[in-house]
Amino acid sequence: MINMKKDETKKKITKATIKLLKEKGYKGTTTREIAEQAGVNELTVFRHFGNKEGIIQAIVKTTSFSLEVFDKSIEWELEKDLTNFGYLLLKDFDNNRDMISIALKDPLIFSQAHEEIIKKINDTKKILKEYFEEMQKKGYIKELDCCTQAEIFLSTYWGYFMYKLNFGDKALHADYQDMIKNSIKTFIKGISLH
Amino acid sequence: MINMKKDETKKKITKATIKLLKEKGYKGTTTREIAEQAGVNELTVFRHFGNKEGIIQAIVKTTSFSLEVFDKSIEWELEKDLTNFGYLLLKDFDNNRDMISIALKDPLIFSQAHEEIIKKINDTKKILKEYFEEMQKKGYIKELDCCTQAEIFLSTYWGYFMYKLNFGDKALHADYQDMIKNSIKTFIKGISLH
DNA sequence: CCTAATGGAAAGTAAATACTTACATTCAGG
DNA sequence: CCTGAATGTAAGTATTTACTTTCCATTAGG
Repeated sequence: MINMKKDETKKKITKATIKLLKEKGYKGTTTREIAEQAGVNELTVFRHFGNKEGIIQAIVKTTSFSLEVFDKSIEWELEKDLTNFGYLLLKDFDNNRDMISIALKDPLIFSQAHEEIIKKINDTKKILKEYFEEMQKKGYIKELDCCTQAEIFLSTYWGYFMYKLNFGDKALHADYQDMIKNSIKTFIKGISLH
Repeated sequence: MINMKKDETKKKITKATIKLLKEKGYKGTTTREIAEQAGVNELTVFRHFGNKEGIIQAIVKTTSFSLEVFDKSIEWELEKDLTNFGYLLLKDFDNNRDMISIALKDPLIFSQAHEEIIKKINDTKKILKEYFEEMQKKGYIKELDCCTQAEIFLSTYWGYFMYKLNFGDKALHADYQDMIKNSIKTFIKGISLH
């Protein structure tokens, strides 16, 4: 039961930092603001993390880019699989929304996270591409450029996510269920055999 | 023929500023760096723009969010129209890529540009939605939620653009022609009657 | 060649900001 | 009630950075 208060304080500080980083970026966020937002003394921030850089190190460390397991739930039914994939994708984006927002704002400072995002995109693309190729072999979908098609699928979901991330509800109004349902329906009909 | 040198210098400075803003954001970009990047003395920057804020005012002023005329080129042929629309959209995004990148990095500082982008998105969405509704009336496409469908279309292109903007060629490999061609083909088949 | 417009060099100012030091206070657990 | 861990207060330091001032150099056009 020791150090409980310490951990709470640390969390308050990292949480406040994340909020401010998303709004103003690294350079635009001062340690004083962080302390105010967290409701602690500025000195407390330095006591816990050493320096400003230390806060972001802590944030990066606790952020893991989970690669959701799509592979294992494949049923080789286009609608089921793609719907599942869409849900997992959006959920995954959303789980990492803070880090994505921060890393895209300050790619030089959060270069590691930035690289991880790119890697993640390519991994996901590969999975989807191979799924399309397999479905093509099985004769379930028509002849098409699987790689480009995977990129188009990803773009749609990334675009939806980025709209929401940057503009809240001011740009798009469809909720994510409608978005998934409709996009999958159109997409499936688009790549089906007849 | 007067003031020619002055204008050249101003352009060098705004150009350098744009480059740095895209990389580091407003707070992360110092006037000294701007001067270095522009190849002029730091003082020259202040002579021309008064203060740092003045540079971004100048940048914002010269940036116009053109709303490309899609309306007038409609031919009520799905493939032709959507391909045209896709090209115009990506061209438009690309024309404004600097301002988009900057405004998304510093939405608080470039709030006006940020608002304009949102407005632009909604305008574009409306045009596309009404096009779908009209095509539906004409019986060229099937019954569907035109608004959501417009958002999906926009999301795809926005996503592609944002991938390229943030990750260059490290994420997606399809060039924009392939992307447009394939996405339109799939999309059209998806929303067509049979 | 003269002049006015433009840009540069160097030094400096004032404010903001990351970070420190010394000391006082709170507060939970034994 | 005592103790020690955790936090707060207050004052200060060093550096960065936007911006200024003064003086000097270049250059293009008449």
